[in-house]
Amino acid sequence: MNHLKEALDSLKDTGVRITPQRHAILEYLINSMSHPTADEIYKALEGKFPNMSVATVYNNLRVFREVGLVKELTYGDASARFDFVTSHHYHVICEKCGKIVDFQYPGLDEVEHLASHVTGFKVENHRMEIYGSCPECASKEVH
Amino acid sequence: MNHLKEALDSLKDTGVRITPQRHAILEYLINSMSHPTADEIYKALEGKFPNMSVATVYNNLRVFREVGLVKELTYGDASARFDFVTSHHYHVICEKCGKIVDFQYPGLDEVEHLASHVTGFKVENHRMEIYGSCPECASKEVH
DNA sequence: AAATTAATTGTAACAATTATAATATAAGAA
DNA sequence: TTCTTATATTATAATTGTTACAATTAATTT
Repeated sequence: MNHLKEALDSLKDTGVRITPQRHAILEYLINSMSHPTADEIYKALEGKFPNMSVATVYNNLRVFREVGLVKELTYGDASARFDFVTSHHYHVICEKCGKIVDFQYPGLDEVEHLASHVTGFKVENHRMEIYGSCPECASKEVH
Repeated sequence: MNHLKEALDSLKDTGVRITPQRHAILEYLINSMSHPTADEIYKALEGKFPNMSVATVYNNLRVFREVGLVKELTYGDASARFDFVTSHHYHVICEKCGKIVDFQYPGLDEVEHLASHVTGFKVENHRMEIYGSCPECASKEVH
């Protein structure tokens, strides 16, 4: 239940120091229901940490990713977005306003097996995203 | 069979002018079995077009994408790669050396329907990629 | 508490991409 | 064909997200 505590324990186990900045970034990621960019996190925390560098945000997001706490979602030239890893899920993304909604879809493991079999790759993981218009933007389209 | 001719016709139909640069970029994309970056295309053609600007490559790749001839594959901070659209396929990507292999996997349409149903989005398309190590890199790993 | 190791900061650098303005050119009309 | 005009190309500057770096600060070990 307490994701933050588990995350901090997980950091401690892997020998990653727990600093106030890391604590705050993790907390923000967990509480944020959105999927913030590095800059959004930076701006959200500048009240609490006026001297924090944007490099610290990036550095720590990379650390969290390497430890497996956080997933980085990249979309071409736009900023990467960061998602605290809880359960396995996919994302449905609005191409108009950028809203991201989580979406459960179990059992895409077979695709990994098939790909491995056909290509000879040692498959590690996959990504899938679904694009369209969210209800709000879709209704605005029809004018 | 003749993808280039079809592509040029398709450009003509949509009122896009056919310039020598556009011709060459399309030709390169079709003949290249890889999935080149904008810069790779630029460098590959600088023999034939010593004065071509890198902006021209980007501009035209965007035009081709808008017309639907070309698909842009984006991976975070790395360069985008461009794929001439023939049949619907996915990509298996080597995380070590960057090699991209095409992979057929029909019938992921149901995921769009389900996503639409669950989230209320008007779903347009999806992307999926599979990550791992290609046979060459995988064999190097075990030393 | 002192020593050691790692993290943070501020800034500069980077790389991919796009904007801009001047020049050149494709394609249809005369 | 030549003329015309809208569009494309070029060269360069600007932008943006991200990372590298060196100096400083802070967390853990001794």
